[in-house]
Amino acid sequence: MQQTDDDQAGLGGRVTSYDVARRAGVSQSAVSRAFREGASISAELRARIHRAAAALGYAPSHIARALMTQRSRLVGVLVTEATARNNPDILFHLGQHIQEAGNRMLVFTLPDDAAGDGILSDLLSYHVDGLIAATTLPEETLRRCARHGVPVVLYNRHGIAASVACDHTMGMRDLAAYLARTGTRDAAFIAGPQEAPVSEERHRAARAAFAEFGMTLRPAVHADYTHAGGHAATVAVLTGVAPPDTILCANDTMALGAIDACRHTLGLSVPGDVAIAGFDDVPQAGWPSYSLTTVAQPIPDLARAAVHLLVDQIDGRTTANERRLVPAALVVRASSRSAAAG
Amino acid sequence: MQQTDDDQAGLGGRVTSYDVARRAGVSQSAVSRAFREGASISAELRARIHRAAAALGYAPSHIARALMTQRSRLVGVLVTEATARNNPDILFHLGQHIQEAGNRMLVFTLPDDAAGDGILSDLLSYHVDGLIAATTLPEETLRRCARHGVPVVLYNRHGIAASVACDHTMGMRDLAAYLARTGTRDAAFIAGPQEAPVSEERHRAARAAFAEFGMTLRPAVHADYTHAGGHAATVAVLTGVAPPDTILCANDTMALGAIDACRHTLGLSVPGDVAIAGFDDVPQAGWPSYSLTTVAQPIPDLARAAVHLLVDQIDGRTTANERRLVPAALVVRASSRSAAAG
DNA sequence: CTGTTAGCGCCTTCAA
DNA sequence: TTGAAGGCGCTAACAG
Repeated sequence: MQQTDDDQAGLGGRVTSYDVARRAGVSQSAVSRAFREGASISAELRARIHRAAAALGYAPSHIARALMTQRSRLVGVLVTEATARNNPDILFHLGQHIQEAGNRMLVFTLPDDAAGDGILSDLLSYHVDGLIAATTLPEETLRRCARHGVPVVLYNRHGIAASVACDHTMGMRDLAAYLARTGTRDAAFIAGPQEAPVSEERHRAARAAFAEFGMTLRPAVHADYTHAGGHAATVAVLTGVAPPDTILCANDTMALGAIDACRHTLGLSVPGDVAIAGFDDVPQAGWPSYSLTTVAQPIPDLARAAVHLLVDQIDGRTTANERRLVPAALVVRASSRSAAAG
Repeated sequence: MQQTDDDQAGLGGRVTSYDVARRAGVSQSAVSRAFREGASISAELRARIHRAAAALGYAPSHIARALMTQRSRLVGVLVTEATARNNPDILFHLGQHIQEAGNRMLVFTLPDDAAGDGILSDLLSYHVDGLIAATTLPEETLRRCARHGVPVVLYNRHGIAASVACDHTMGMRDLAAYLARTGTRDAAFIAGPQEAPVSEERHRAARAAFAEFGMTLRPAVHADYTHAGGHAATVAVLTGVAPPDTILCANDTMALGAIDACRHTLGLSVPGDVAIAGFDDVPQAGWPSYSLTTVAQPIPDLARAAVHLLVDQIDGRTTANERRLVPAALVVRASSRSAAAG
C-alpha cells in the first residue's frame, strides 16, 4: 500500500477534511484532530484517518486553519535590494531558522532602505504572525504593528521594537586597537550610501574608536557598497595630496575593491604602501588573493537570535522590545600591517 | 485628516470588513467591493468606505479572500541550500518578478537537491498558486502537483512540467570553440557534487563540445561548488603526472579557487602555465584579481521567464509544459590564453 | 474519545 | 448600484 497514492483526487478540486471524513466514516472534527499534535484521538482512529487522507492526497489547509486560529505560521521578512544582493546569507539563515520553528518565510523586497512604509497593509493582509525587518521602518509603522498585535524584530537597526544587532562598537574598537598597534596614524573611511544605517553605525563606532587610540579618521567618502564603488573611492582618496596610511571600509566588498584599486590600478602594495580593512568577513575576504583584515559579522547568530526573539513574542513569552547585541570578531589577515612591524 | 490614523484600532483585535461597514453605514458587501478592482460600486461610496477603512486601519484579509477565491497569491519557491548560498541572485530576481506580478514569494529551503519530496503536502497546505522549483522533484511529485492543479516551473531542470533553463549546450560550445582557438588541447573538468543536475548538464555539454573541436576532456573530478573545493581539486589535478593545459570548472566559484591554487599554492601563472575557465559570471569573476573567462548565466532573464511562464499557467493562458531555453554568453577575460597566442 | 454546532473574514450568488 | 444570505475549509466550544 502506497503511502501517497492519491489516485482518487479529481483534477483541480481541492480535497477537504469533509472528503476524508466521509471516506473514513468519521466526522470532520475527527479528521481535524487526526492532523493536530496532542489532540484527543485514539491511535487507531488517527491511523484510519491518515490512511484515508493518504489515499485521497489530502493535506490540511493552512489558510482555513489560519482563519480560525489567528495564526498563519507566516513570518514576513523585509529586506532591501542591497541586502538581498550583498548579504544573501542573511536571507538564507533567517529562512532556515524560520522553517525550523515550524513557520514559513514570506519575503518582501524593497527598493531601498526607506521604503518600508506602504508595505504595512500588505503585511497585515497576509496575516503574518510576526515581522523581521532588515530595513528602516518609520516609527509610525512600528507603532501600528504594535497596535495590530504584530510583533517586530529589527535586524541591525534600532527603533521602538525588539532588535538584534551586531556589536559594531566593540568590533570597531578591536579593529582600531589592532590598527593602532600596527602603525596606523591617519586613515580614510569609505562609507556606504548616505543614510545607510549600518554604514552610519560603523562610521560612528570607527570615529569613537579612532579617537580613543589617538588616530586620525578623515571625513567619510561615500560609495555604494559595491566593489566598483570601493575601487573608485580608493583611487580618489589615494591620488590626493598626502594620502592616508590606511583605508577602512564600511563593508568587505568595497574593501576588496580598494585592494584591487591599489594593486591593479595604482600599483601600490597592500599593506606595504597602505593598509586596508573591511567589515563583514564575507567568504571572499578569506581568499588568498585578498586576505582581507576585517571584523566578522556573526550572521548565523544574528539570524538565530532574530527568529528566537520573534517566536518568543509570537508565543506570548513576551520579551517585548528586547535588544540583543551579538559580538563581532576581529579577523586579522594580510591586508593590514603585521604586529611585528608596529 | 491623516490617511492612516487608525487610532480606533483596539489592541490585538483584527479590524474586519464588518467594522468598516458599520462605521461607514453600509453593508459588508459594499466594503468588499470597495477593495476590489472593477467591482460595481459608485466612486462616492468607495471613497466613503476607504475613509472609514483608513480611520480604522483596515486591510482586507488575503487569507479569508484566498479561501473564497481559491487564489492565495502565494508562489512557492523551492531552492537548495547550495543554490541559496552560491547563487543568491536567483532568489532575489525571482522575488522581484513575483512581487511585480502581484504575488508573494514563499521560500522553501531544502537541505539538498533530492529532498523535494515530502514538501508537497506543505505546499498544498499553504494553497500556493504555483511553484518554481530550482531543485529536483520526483516525477511522482510533479504528477501530483498537476493532479492538484498546481502549476510548476522547473528552474534549470527538466521534467514533466514547464521549465526554463540556461542554454548550457550553446554556452559550452562557444567556450570550447574559443579554447580550441587559443591553444587548449587537454583539459581537466572540475565538477560539482555528484548528481548535481546543473553540473551534470554542463559536463555533458562540455564533453560534446570538446569532442567536436578535437580536444581531450579528462574524466570529471568532483568537488563541492566552493572555492576551497576548487582549490583542492586543482592542486590534485596539477600535481599529477602530465598535467592538463586547461582547467574547466562547473561553476565560477570553483574556478576562482583554481586560480588561487595556481598562483598562491602552486606558483603557476594563469593563463601562462594553465588556462582556467568557469561558468556563471558571478561578480567576482570580473574583479581584476581574477579576470576569469566564463560563460554568463542570464539569471535575470531566467527569473523573468520562470515567473511569466508560471503566471501564464496560473491565469489559465495555459502554456503547459512549455520549455524555454535562455542563451548564455561567453565572457572572455584574462584567465584564458588570448586569441593572438592561438 | 467522538460527534454536533457555530463561526473565523471574506466573496459570491441572488433580489431589490 | 446596493443589501441579504450562504459558504470557502477548518477549529473551538460543547454535548454525549
